Amino acid sequence: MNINTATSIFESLSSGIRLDVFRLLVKKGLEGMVAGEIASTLNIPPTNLSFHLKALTHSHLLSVEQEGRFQRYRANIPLMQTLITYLTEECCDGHPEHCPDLQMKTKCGDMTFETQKSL
Amino acid sequence: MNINTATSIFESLSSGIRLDVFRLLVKKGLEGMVAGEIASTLNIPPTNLSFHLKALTHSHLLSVEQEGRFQRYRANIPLMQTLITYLTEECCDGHPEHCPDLQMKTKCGDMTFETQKSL
DNA sequence: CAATTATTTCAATATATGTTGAATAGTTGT
DNA sequence: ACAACTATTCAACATATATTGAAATAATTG
Repeated sequence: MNINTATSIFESLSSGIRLDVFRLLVKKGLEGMVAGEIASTLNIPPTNLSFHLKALTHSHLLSVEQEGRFQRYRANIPLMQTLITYLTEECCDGHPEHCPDLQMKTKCGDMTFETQKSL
Repeated sequence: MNINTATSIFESLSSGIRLDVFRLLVKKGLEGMVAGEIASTLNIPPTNLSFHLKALTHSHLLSVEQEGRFQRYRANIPLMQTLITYLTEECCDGHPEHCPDLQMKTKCGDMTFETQKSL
């Protein structure tokens, strides 16, 4: 993942509406949802939703597939995993002492959640 | 972590300049950097950098401490960890089959991670 | 093939964000 | 107090994003 991809994804998730849409579609998994269904679930005018779906699709956080006269959207979970990996590396590579999850991964059983107290 | 905090962080990281600043400060760890040092390192006019530092500080991704006539900025790594946890849960709660990391975690000493659900 | 349905595009408008140089405020050393 | 230094705020301008209803596009139905 390069920095342009990352900023593009962050930009996509920086709107409340888009984050709502993405989280909704994550819950739906492979089933996904068609545009109108998303619009009625989240109470967003179709025109506006279309604007946000376009942004999410352009950053590849959503995939879209035509299904008759419907457009079915699905969350791109592998891309989100790539983003999580990128963030984990960015934050912990230089300073693994701050990253209990990574420590846990390598040691498997020596867990201290001290750094999370401030969360 | 609630959705407003998340969107605020995403908004902060949606600018190339701000992501560069954050990544730079992550590398510096506890040492951090003063504003002028960041500006010269990344070749950003001080006025513009100040604008972005303010955004990053406001979303709590950076902390700032006065040091004589300098302002020393540091990355808030615990907050980034919280974000990573949030994203992981958002993406994997419903579909653990897509999340090898979480599967691995559950195999490591039977940790249920209840403490993280509330983040 | 006209009517219906689903969604997007377009045009207009409103709001928000990004960038810059000049002015400002706080800090240090003389 | 003063001059030099660091960083921010301000004002102006430029650019980008968000929202809406009407019109257009595309697929389906009768």
